[in-house]
Amino acid sequence: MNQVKTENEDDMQCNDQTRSQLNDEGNGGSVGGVVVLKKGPWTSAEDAILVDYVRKHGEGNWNAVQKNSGLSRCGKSCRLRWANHLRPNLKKGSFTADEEQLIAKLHSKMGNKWARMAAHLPGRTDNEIKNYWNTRTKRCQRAGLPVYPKEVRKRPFQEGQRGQGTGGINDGDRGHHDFLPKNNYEMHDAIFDNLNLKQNQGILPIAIVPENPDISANSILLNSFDSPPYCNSVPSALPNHHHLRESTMPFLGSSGTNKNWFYPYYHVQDHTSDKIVQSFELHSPLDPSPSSHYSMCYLHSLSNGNSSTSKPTSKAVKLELPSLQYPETGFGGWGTFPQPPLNESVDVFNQSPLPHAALESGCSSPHNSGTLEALVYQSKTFPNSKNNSSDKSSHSSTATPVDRAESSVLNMNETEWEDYTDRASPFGATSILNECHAVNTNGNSWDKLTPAQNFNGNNVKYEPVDQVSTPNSENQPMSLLNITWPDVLLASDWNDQFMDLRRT
DNA sequence: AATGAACGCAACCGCCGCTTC
DNA sequence: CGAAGCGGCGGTTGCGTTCAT
Repeated sequence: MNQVKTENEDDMQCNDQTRSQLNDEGNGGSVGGVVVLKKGPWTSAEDAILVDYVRKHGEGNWNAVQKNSGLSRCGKSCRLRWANHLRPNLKKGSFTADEEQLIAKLHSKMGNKWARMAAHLPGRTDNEIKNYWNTRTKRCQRAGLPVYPKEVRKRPFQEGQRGQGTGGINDGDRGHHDFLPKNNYEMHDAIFDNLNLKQNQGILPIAIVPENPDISANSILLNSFDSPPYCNSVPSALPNHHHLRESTMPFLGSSGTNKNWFYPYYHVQDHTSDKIVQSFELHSPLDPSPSSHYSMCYLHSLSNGNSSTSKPTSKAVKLELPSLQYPETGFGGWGTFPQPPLNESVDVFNQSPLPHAALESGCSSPHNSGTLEALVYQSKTFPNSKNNSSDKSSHSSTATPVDRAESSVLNMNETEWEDYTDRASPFGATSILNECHAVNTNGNSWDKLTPAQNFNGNNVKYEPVDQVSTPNSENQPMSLLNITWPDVLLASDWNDQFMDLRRT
């Protein structure tokens, strides 16, 4: 209903051009006194206006931007621009090996839930992750490499064999199963590279670790999950969805003053990891001189001379002008985290809880998710895939408070996966999650990971190999694997292959 | 050097859910 | 309670750049 209307409005708003002052590109202006909203790449001037506006009024109320700032962009466009390019502390540049690992792992559990995944990758946007994954998927597909590392790929199968249906918090609801839109070939896509792991071994220590031991893992998870992608782990009591929105602009609410400039995320980081804080040079909203930061960002964008879109640098680290980010300096900190041994990194995937129940139970077909589960499902070509419809709907995007628990932990080792599993997940990930949970209970590798473990020491904790890897994971019968995961055959030397692929 | 394919990325589109009136 | 508005999310598209032939 209004949806249509709204959309129409959006369409109208997003149509065309703008107002005068933006005419520097020749596409701004008004027609018949009606402001025509501009579309297409943003110019530095527009970025500056938007940044200035947000600095003054805070985030949110995006539709007001056009009204109050003279920026002829629809609210959505402004929000997107801000979120993806202009907001402070965006991490630009190529994904690190750790991030790639994390993404793969997250994807194996979440499917194409980019925003959620972004919540685990501070400084990264859902769009960025989405693009990355799609690109990798395509690349791997072309190269005939598995999308997921074998450890991850194995998981579902093994677990599926043992215990599906177990924990069934939502057995019937399992499935977020957003399938990759393609065929099982996609199963082979993967994004990992253990070689890189060797180098970077780290697991992205993005986890939000509460200093306060009293905080339960669940609460932590919940809180962090509520956080928007770039506001991870914002401690908040806000419930659910509301919380989400609030968290995005925690400081804004009060007034839209300059204080709002910085994201809570940083604060969180602050108590999460000193390193992180330092590396980011987080500015608190109370920063007496927020302007300094702002200036930096602003200049950065302007320095571009052009909108971000105009300038791909194509190097390892890309400094997107519009982004206002300083990847090298600001985020070098990521690399500073303690790096787990290679094995650890690898094993992390062993832990990854993969959706197996769905496979076994066939309760739903992971049609749209793209998750490993879905892929497996697809590859197996379940005859009863029709069951999905119902399941599918159930998973749809309704995020429950519970599922919010998903986000939060950024470190790879985490139990976080466990949490994913045992909590209702919006996309029916529950299935996956549940499965995993079940696995844990079964005494598999993961169960060893307890929230306490993760959060102990208030910092990212890397799981020792023994904790991480499940006995089964390594010992899995290959025959089964071969059957279930044909790509395994392809990926025996997946790492090497993928590395080559990356390098090419 | 020219050309086409692949890549990478930004932006748009449409739908959905939540909030407000 | 329903309509309208708003913001968020995931999918898709368009385009500039890079790479291979």
